Amino acid sequence: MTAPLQNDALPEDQPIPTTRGQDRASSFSLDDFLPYLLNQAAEATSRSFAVRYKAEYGLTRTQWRVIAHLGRFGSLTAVDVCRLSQIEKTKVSRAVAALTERGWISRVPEVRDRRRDVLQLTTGGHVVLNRLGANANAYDAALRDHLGTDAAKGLVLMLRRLIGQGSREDLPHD
Amino acid sequence: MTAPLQNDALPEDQPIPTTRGQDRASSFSLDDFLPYLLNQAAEATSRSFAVRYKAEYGLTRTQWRVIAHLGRFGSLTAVDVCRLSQIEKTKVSRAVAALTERGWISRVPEVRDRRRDVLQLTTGGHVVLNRLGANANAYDAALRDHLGTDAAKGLVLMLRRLIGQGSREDLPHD
DNA sequence: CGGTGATAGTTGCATTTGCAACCATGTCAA
DNA sequence: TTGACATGGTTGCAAATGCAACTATCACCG
Repeated sequence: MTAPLQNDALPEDQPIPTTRGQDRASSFSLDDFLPYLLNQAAEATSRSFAVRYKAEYGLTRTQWRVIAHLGRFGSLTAVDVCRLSQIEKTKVSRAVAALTERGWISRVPEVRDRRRDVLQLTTGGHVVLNRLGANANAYDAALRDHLGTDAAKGLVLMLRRLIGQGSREDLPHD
Repeated sequence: MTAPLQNDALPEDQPIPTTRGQDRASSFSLDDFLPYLLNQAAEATSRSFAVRYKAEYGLTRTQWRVIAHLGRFGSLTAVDVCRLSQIEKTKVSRAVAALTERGWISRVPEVRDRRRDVLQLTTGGHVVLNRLGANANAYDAALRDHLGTDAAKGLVLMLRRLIGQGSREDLPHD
C-alpha cells in the first residue's frame, strides 16, 4: 500500500516556513504539468501492486512486465518485447535472463535466424501470471470503480493517445 | 543520441513479427491495465523533456522536480518537498546536496529547530527554472493540444484523483 | 565469395535507486 | 532533569538502471 503520507503538514500553524507563496519569477505551474501528473499517478497506482509481486515472487517491475507481455502475446523475441513494452533493450535482456533462470520463461533459439531467441512462459510462468493477473484485475477494477466506469474508459483512450505520440518531433523545442 | 524511444510500436498496422498466437490461459489483459498505461504514458511524455534538462543542465529527474517545487512554493524544507512531491527522503536529500553544490539552491538551517534546513532557489536556480519552465509550458501546451483542450482538462482531473493523496487544493495556492 | 551494413542480444561501467540503519535534534511527561 | 520516543536529514550498501561498446548472425550487393 502506498502509505499516503497524508499531511496534516500544511495547516497554517504547522508552517511551511518563511516565504511561501508562489515564486513570481516563473509562470510555470508544476501542478498542471501533464508529464508530472502522469508520473505521480503512475507511481501511485503502480507502487501498491509492485509491493505484491515483489513480496510474493521477488519480481522486478520489469520482470513482471515481461511476464505480462508474454502472457498477452504468447511468444515473442526480446526485441518484440522491447517494441511492445517500450522497455530498454538491456533491461529486457536482464529480466529475461533472470526469469529464464527461475524457470518461468523458456528461450528457444530460432532456426531460421539464429540471432533470435523465442521466449515463452513455462507452465510455472503461467501460474505466476495467473495468480498475479487475478490480483491485477481486481486492482484495476477498483481503480476504475473509483474513477467511474465511463471516465475510466475516457482515461484509457487518452493515455493510449499519449503513448502513441510520446516523444515526437512536432513538439516544441524552443 | 537524443531521441531513442521509438514508437511506431502499437498502432494497429504494426507488424509485430514473430507473434505466434495468443495465450489462452489468463484473463489478464495488460493493454487495459491502468497502472501499465499510466506508466507508459508517463514515460513517453517525460522522456523527451527529460532529455532536455539533462542535456542542458545535467539535471536528474528528481533534481528537476525539486527545483520545480521550490519554484512553486518559494521555500521548503526537505521533508516538505517529500510530502509535496511524493519523492523518497533519500532521493530528495541527494538531489538537494547536488543542487546546493551547484549553487542552484541555498540551504539555511532553521534556528528554531536545528534539525531543519530551509531550502530556496538561488538566483541561478531561478534562471534554470525559468528557462526550463518555458520549455515545459510549451511542451505541456502541445500535449494538451494534441489531446484536445477539454479532454486534457478531464485527464488532469482524473490523474489528480488517482494520485489521491489529495488535490493540492489544501495547499497554498499562488 | 568478400565487404558493408543492419539486427538480436549481451556485457562493462558509471549512475541512480531503495531500504535500513544511523546521527542529531526536538518534544513531552514523570 | 531524565528518559522514551518522534522527526529531519544523511550514509552504506546492494540492487536496478542507462548508455555505449561489443559479439554473433543475417541480408544484400558487387
